[in-house]
Amino acid sequence: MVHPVRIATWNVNSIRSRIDRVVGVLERHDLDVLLVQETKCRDDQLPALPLADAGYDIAHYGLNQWNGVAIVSRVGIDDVERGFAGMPDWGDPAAAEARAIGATCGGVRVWSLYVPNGRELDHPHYAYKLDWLAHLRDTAAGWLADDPQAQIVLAGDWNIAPLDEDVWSVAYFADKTHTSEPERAAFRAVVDAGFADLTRAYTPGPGVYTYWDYTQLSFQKRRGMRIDFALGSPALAARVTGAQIDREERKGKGASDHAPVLVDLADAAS
DNA sequence: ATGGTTGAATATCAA
Repeated sequence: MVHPVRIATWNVNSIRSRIDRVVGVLERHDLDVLLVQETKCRDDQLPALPLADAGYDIAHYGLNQWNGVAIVSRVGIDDVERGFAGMPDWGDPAAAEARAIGATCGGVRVWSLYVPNGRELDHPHYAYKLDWLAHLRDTAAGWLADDPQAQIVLAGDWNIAPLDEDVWSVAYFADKTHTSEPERAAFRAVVDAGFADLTRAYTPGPGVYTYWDYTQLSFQKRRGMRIDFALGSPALAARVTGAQIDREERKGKGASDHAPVLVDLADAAS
């Protein structure tokens, strides 16, 4: 079996408008697996051919122009799951959103996650966000209880800045989502369930971000947020040898507002 | 200036 040794997560903000940059990131970083968020399209709209030409398969979950998650892999994509057990619905009428897709790639169970934004602290979307995270924690804890040796990656756009140093201004976010204590507690609960942050130790802050708003020259002014993370089960975390944030990818015309986050793994014992 | 940018059902919503 070919094991992945380099996995990345990236909110691409439309895979159709950014497919050339997606292929560029796959090739530039020699990625084995790319976990994608915000594809913003249905399955039938997916630009799969450029990925196939580059040597990658894709599993996608997209229902409409919002959300959309995918797993791009050159080490196999098996046992694809769309949504996780207990994942809450949203909207009127309430329906599942395309915010989670899981698959086994080269012996690693990977999940591409797009956590609900929350919008405003008093918005129903904020309660939905906390509920979504609580159910993710419960379900993921169950996976680990079933198999403590499982190699699992939970990666994506968490829409949470876990520490004060993860935002460019604590004061600016004081009355906004992404830094509130309930959101941070929800993130910590996933960590406490056994899924360690694989990236921070190799990309120490302050001033290290993965997202910069398109408006107000945020990137140029270094006004960003660290909200994209890869978490891993104990057996997976033991394989990590490094991590990096591809800040260069945020530059230039046609960039996503998020940067790719990469994790390097030691080759697995076979 | 209650603004600024981007992308998607091109008309507004979402981020």
